[in-house]
Amino acid sequence: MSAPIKFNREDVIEKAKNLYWEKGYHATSMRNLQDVINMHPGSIYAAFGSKDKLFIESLDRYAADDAKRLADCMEQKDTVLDGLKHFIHTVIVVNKATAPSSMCMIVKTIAELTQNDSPELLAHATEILEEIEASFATLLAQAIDSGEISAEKNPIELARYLQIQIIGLRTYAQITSDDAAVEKYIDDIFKNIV
Amino acid sequence: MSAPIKFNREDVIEKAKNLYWEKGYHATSMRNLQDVINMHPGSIYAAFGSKDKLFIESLDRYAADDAKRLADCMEQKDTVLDGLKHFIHTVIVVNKATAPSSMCMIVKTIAELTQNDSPELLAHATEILEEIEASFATLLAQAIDSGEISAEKNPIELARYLQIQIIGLRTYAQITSDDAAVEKYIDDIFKNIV
DNA sequence: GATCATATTGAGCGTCCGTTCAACTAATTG
DNA sequence: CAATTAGTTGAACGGACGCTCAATATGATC
Repeated sequence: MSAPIKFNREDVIEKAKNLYWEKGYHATSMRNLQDVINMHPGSIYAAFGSKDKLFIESLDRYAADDAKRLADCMEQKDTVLDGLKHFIHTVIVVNKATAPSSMCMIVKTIAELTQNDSPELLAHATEILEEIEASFATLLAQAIDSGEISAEKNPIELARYLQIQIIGLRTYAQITSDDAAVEKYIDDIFKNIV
Repeated sequence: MSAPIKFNREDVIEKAKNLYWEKGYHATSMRNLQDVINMHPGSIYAAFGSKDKLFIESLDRYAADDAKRLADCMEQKDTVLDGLKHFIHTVIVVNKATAPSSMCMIVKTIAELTQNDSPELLAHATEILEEIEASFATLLAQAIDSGEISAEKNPIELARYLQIQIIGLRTYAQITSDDAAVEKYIDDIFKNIV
């Protein structure tokens, strides 16, 4: 029926995601991507359509990975707060050695792109960040129901608080060499929640 | 002695700063800058040397503006905490309508550039962020001395806390339309300080 | 094994990038 | 009022950009 597909789509998206995550949208050229994913321009464009569309697939992969990691962390711990703490710890401390950047890829995207120049990419990134916050809110509402968190707290506000902490701390972790301070900060985040 | 200098250096840096701040380093082309600052390439290169050097001058201008605004805010209020609160309010809420971006220009730079591709620019941005944090620490130490903040608190940790809140909240403000939530959050920041 | 449908290949398109520089302009000096 | 000097101008350089497409390769079908 055709020539065999030589590349593995999942692997390619994974590599594209990592390169975009590290270098950002503008600093990542199609030639950079060609080298890293080991495909020729024609194949890339046949498979993904454009630099923008491949970027969006990379963002979606990042979001899916993030959601899976959150679910894994919740499974490993008995309480919502322990799960969330484990999640933040994993995202910030554990990944610092291996991930392309300490910063959240979605936040990097929002920091780099503007409404005027790339409205679709920006809207997509914003949507992903909202989904993450909504999943925090769901978990926190559960914790309030179960009595783990005071019933006087508002899950929406707590989710926003958590989101801002993670955005701020991951950005801070990108530039500091004081790993102990970052670890300590994670503990402090949860003192204001219960 | 020569042809008259037609441009005003301060005005030009101000305009360059605003364009870089809005679009980021990579998305801002020299042709964009030429249009905005109304200079021809030869004049720009004679006056500033390169895209990178003009960017650094823009970062420095941003840092100077920021330091001045902090000093102004402290002068307008009687206590350190009121001054800091006023500063955050000014930076986030007041500027949202007029500034090129809700986000901190230095944070945008750190988010966009990598150690491999632009070590000098990144180092410069990191240094500026450290200076801002150090000035927070100085103010917070004063507040501890005067009894405004409990003597058990650590000004270094409080400054880090403040830095992370501002980074996180300004980034969050970039994508949310819920201005009231942002305003409320500013109040909450200070409940954890005293 | 000829035909067909689909993938891969990579040269190369038009455009924009950061930067340079020879020609030009204008104020100061002797 | 020439000579000097500093600043402006804008065409154009080499190279990188995102992307296209005709040529080629490969497997399935009859």
